Amino acid sequence: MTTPYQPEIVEREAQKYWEDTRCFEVQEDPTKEKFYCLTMFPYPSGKLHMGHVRVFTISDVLARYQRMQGKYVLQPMGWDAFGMPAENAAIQHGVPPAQWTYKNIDDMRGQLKRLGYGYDWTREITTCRPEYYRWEQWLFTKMFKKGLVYRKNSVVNWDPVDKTVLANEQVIDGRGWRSDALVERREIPQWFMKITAYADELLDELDRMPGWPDSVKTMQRNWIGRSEGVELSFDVDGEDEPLTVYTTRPDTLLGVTYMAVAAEHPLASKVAADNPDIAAFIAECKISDAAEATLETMEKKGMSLGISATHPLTGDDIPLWVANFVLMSYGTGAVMAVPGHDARDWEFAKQHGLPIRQVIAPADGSDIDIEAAVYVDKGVLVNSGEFDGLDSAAACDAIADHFEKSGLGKRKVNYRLRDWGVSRQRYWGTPIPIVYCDDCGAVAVPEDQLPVVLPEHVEVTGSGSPLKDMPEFYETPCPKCGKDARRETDTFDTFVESSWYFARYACPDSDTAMLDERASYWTPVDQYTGGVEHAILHLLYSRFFQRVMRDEGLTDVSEPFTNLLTQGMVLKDGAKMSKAKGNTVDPQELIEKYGADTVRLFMMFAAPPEQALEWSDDGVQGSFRFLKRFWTAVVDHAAAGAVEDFDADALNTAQKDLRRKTHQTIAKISDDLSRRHSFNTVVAASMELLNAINKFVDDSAAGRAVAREALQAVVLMLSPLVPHICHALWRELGHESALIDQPWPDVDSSALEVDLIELVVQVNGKLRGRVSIAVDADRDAVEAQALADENVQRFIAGKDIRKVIVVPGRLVNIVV
RNA sequence: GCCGGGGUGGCGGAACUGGUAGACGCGCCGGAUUCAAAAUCCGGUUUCUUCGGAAGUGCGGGUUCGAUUCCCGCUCCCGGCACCA
Repeated sequence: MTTPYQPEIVEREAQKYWEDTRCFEVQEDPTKEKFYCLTMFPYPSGKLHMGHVRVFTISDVLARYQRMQGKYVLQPMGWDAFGMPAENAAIQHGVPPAQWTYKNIDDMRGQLKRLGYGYDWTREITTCRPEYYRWEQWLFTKMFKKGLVYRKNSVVNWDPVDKTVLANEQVIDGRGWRSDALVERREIPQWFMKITAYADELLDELDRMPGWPDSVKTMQRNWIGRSEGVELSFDVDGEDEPLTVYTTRPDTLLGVTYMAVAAEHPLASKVAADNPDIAAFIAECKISDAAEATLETMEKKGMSLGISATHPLTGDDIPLWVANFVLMSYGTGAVMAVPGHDARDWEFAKQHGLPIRQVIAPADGSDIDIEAAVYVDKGVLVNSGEFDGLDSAAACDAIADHFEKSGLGKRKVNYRLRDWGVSRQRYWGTPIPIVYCDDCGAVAVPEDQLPVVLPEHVEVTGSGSPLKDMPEFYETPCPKCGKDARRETDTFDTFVESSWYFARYACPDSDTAMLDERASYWTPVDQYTGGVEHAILHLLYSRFFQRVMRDEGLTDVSEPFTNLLTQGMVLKDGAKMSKAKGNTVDPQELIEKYGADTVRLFMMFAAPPEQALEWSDDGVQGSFRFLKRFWTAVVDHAAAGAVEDFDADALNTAQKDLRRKTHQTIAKISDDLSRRHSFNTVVAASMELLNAINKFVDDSAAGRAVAREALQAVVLMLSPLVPHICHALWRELGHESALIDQPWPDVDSSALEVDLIELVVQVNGKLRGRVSIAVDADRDAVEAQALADENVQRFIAGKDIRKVIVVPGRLVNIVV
């Protein structure tokens, strides 16, 4: 009777070994090739959810695999500890956010340890600690001095009942989540970081990042949205200031039949002053949340302002409208409308009976009816006076030249990317290190007065930040003149903390600098893993911050993450698992029932890493069953005694077949882990090999030796996925040294050799037979044997053979 | 609305560079073991079929000797859209 698989014992022992030997703690060692393996650090919400287990397991598999490849692996862990849920919990349960957060961190750290991840815990980072955030306050003051941060007005969601700013998430169908009041857009002064100053670099470098998925690079390119166009001015009747618009299609300029400005535009306000209808419309436009998705899907509405602009080429009167789809925060807050050649303008024109003018004709000379359908493609200019007959590209140039000469317009490169608004009207975040003085204005807190510490003992009520009610926090002398002044009470967007933590892991204890020389050893991150939902914001902000740190002289590295793996989400009932939706599955119960290895194995087996994984409780059982079979196979084999070496040339066919399967599997799994990151097929291939071992019954000395080689390969190859059971089974196989220090197994290419291969024979692309043929047979021999096949004969009898296609090593297709 | 991704048996998925569709697992069915159950082990499992085959990878077209794979059009689902993290 062999020892049954008891995960709780096996896992406790393995984890104790790793902890006692401190085998995941690393220091800089220039003689070793480093590998920095990182996963997006979690928000300490209270409990791990399946999404965490998935991403941490993927990262741990990659880290352990690289270690077996001989790399010196750093895998750290920490906490993205500031954020809204802590404030919500405080409102609900009266617990201060700090207390709630620290408790959650302790709980989750315990859960992570129970899952057996190979972290260097000596480097743990907690972003809500002053030792951490003082350095982002420091960097902010450096950016302030360089002019990389500035203050301007921008739009927030205003809850008029709770008198507080709401996150987009807190707005449900246009209403405040607690008050149920209609949310308004309101402008307040906020701090911005000039990410647009790096727009070109952030864009261009994407072309030199082969380690990132194309989909993420494409999303970032589109997000940055570089466009080349022309900025032009239209004179407005009765106004001194002309109205400036930006267009990427100057070739359609002669097709402008109206213009539209945003509700917040000064021209609209001016008209509204003595036109109550317009005033009412503008007020109505403000009742909406600030999310772009809301604004873009809103019903397009507009009103004529009753004033006109003058077309800069024709001198025609162009009526001016105010419209809810024009955004003050984009470009100039005004657009020229070309209903003939822009879909949105076309619809708006139809709706309001505005004229539609065709100025572009298809290049192939075909006719179109501009009243029946919009034409957005490029083509040849018509109805455009002196520009008639030019193609779109030439016309864009000619019109741009015309305006640059006359001084009424100029070529301009525009970005969709906007500067990063970092101010939050919240308590639980990093204080923005600014003091407002009546005489000196906004003054950065000097370095020797950092950090500005966030008070942790507070009462959170839900209406406004408690900092605003704490004179002991905000009352402070001006750092410049010493006069009574007022500290900024807004805090940073929590994306600020996550934009540089990856570098800080290299030197988490440095209290004299944001980064020190240790960062030059460990950064950049070699392998970064995290959810696709971060494809744009977090990853773009981090790329930006890395460059700001570089330009501050803290590092030579420009790109923070060399290779990126974006894992799909774990969905439940077709929706993303999130604390906000409350549809989480608790991994804890599963670990208690089956052990960490079963949970890890199932997460890797259930779907390829990049795809969404719809959670299902079925199937975990199957992973547990496999581990039990695996355990029994190894333990039974070991119990039968030691084995001797085998002579590879003296093996019988069955023994050679098992060896071939073993080495084919090593080759496949090596490729799956290193190149393809295809963990589900790693598991499948391991299962296949174990099935083959179990079917192979051979008690001869050579047979047992071949079986042992196969079992040992499975133990080694599965160890990144299920490290605890493999740690125990490695000992079971009689090894003195620990599995964690073993190298990855090698493929013995001589074991892969075969004499005969099976070829598929098709007739007209349909499978009709199989032939077994010598591996080195020439084309004629292959063709002859394929044609001779009995079943193939039935399908080609009496027909002319038009063509025979031979794909070496794969198939023969006979076309009749 | 815009950007990115996805759709293959009852289910999760495999098929890597255009070449055997359904590996591996779950579930289900049958059998062994058991007083019985759990656990375990063995076999079967895309659909239809006149048992020769035929059809089949979201839908409609196209390219090719050959398409899950490439191209065009559509549809549904998921993610992101700048204050969830």
